[in-house]
Amino acid sequence: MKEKETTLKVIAEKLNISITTVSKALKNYSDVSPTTREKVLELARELHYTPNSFAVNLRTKESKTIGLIIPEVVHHFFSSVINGIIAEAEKNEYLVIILQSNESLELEKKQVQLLINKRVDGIIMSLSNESNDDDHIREIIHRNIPFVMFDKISKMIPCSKVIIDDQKAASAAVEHLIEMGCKKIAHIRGPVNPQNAIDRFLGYKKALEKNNISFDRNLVFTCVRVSFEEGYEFAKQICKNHPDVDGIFVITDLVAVGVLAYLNEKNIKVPEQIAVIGFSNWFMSQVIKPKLSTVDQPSYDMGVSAFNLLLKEIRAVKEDKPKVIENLILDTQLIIRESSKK
Amino acid sequence: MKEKETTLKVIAEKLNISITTVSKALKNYSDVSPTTREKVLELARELHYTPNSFAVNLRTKESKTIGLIIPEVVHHFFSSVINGIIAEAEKNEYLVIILQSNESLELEKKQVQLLINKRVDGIIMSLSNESNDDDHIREIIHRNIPFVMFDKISKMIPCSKVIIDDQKAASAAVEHLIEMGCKKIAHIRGPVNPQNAIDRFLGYKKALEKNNISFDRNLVFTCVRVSFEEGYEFAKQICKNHPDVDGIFVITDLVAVGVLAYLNEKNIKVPEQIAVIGFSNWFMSQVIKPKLSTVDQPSYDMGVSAFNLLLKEIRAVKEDKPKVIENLILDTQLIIRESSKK
DNA sequence: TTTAAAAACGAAAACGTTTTCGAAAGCACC
DNA sequence: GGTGCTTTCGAAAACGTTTTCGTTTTTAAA
Repeated sequence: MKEKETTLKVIAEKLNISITTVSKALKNYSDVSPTTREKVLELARELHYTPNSFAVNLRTKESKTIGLIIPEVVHHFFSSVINGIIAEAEKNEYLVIILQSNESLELEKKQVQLLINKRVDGIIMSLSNESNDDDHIREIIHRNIPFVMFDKISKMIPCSKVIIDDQKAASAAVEHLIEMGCKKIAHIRGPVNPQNAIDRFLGYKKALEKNNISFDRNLVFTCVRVSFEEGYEFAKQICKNHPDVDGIFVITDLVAVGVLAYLNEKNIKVPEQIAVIGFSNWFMSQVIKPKLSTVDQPSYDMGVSAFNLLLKEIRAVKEDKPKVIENLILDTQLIIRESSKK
Repeated sequence: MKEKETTLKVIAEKLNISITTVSKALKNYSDVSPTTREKVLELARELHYTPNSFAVNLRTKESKTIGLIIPEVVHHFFSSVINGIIAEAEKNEYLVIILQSNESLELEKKQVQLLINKRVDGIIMSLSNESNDDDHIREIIHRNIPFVMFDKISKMIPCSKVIIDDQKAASAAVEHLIEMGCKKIAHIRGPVNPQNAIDRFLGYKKALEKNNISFDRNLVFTCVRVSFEEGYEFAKQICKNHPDVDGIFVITDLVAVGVLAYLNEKNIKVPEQIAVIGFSNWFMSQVIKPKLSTVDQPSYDMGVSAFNLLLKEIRAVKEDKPKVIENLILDTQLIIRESSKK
């Protein structure tokens, strides 16, 4: 014995008016008299009418839903971005479907396809580390689906982007180490493909050059999984093979914490013997010993900005206007804590 | 000059057959000949046909989408659960819309309404700390929407749930402290409403009773925001007002890390002078000094289980079967690290 | 060749909404 | 009572799919 769903039709029948009029009354059209409007509104309230979103979607060809693809959810930076996106989306009456690529290109392609099939109104995305092939992204563009990338982007794709100036931020971090007196600085970098790993590496290199420190490719270590364990391992290698290294710039805090773990274990004084600086300002950076210097990325704001760019595009597409490509570069902030303050 | 969307109709017209046949061919109905089926499939591939999900939703009355409401995304435990839910959902061809209540009852109500209006196929939820009023939840049940709660549940609501045995786990944690020789154990508990804060408190009390340690309500401190800062602050109070406390059981690792921060600052030896144990096994617990003992919650598995319970219900509702309420209690694991090992 | 059964196809309704466009009704004005 | 407006209403098409059920065509059996 299930009760009947309230639709425009049942309201219309109960009031002996047409579906059209009911619809118009609910949407405040001007061509319905105040009295009938009132009657409709009242009955709708009484019967707990809520428009069937499936039908609305079909009719209006939009779902007020966007898709978000990120490498992983369990990650301080990304979950903060999610936070920003969800909050801003909700303000604008959009909902967010989240998918993870788990840093796998194959999965990423599948997720894109899922979202396209779902006909979301737009897609926000941060590339996986494996991504070097663009076909799936190009399909998004080709289908004219509003699309914004953030953080891990591809420069090849013509779309709006929200990023930080990784190169500049990395330079600043390394220059800070130099100012603190470091003469031989190692770099634990991210994987080969991601643009921001490349940029941070370039920033590192540039800072060295600017300060007349010769670049030594043996002092660059490349993460694959970007993990705590890799940090620990590379720290060990650095200490063994390059005992005169006195500073390390690390791709991200998680890895830097691994570095600190090894150094602590071996009773190597940080920052006195080796100064360390990370990237991203994970929460844990301020609670470990020594407190980790890092670069703060405005993750929440990145989410907010990404959504707003997307919204702009959604509106442009709807009105058949040419889409405007915008590149937003948000400011970072050097956060100096114990691990680098000599 | 926009190209026309590929629909069943355009395929039908190009092949001079009916829409019906095209639809059937694509869905492997038996009453379409192999030759026409082949022709349809080929053309569909060629034109990149993807069914219009809006229309499918409307027709089938389901969206293959579920909603998830949690207190916050930027949280190790919850993001792990999200991870499990998304992964399991995807395996079963469901997508997940995520909303945050930000620990606000008012927002939580709004989110529930959003999901109901969106007509998601089911809802998974963990209550906010403010939640003590059930009307919005009851509406979900009343509308017969498949619904599963996890972690922060309400015992009053008749629905499937995935939880851990908080009381037992808390007892085990406190008994561990007692075994390590603690005689006077404080408890920093969670907010008043959440069932699991209550249960952990009861577990604490029970462990004391069992070991003939008298319960002292002055040794119980109640978090409001469940933050690092509160941990720091309560640790200070404990040291000032109860210098003979030699063990602290803390509602969750984040707060415990705050406790450790204060103790470290004051050079109070952990675990020698005060042993500390947290709850939830956040990642940071294993990287701070001293490494924090804690209780591991199977967060990913909770997500997986929650989704599977929901799926069961979705299927039951679809087949008009009576829904079965299932309570899943997952195992926890005491993880003993430096902060409690005397 | 007829007949019955099986295979292949299609018309049409339905899902619930939005929106266009025309019609009806009410009104004022001469 | 005719004319022209304004206000109010509703028929109907459209969005694209799924599915029921009836019709046609083919095949096999008699």
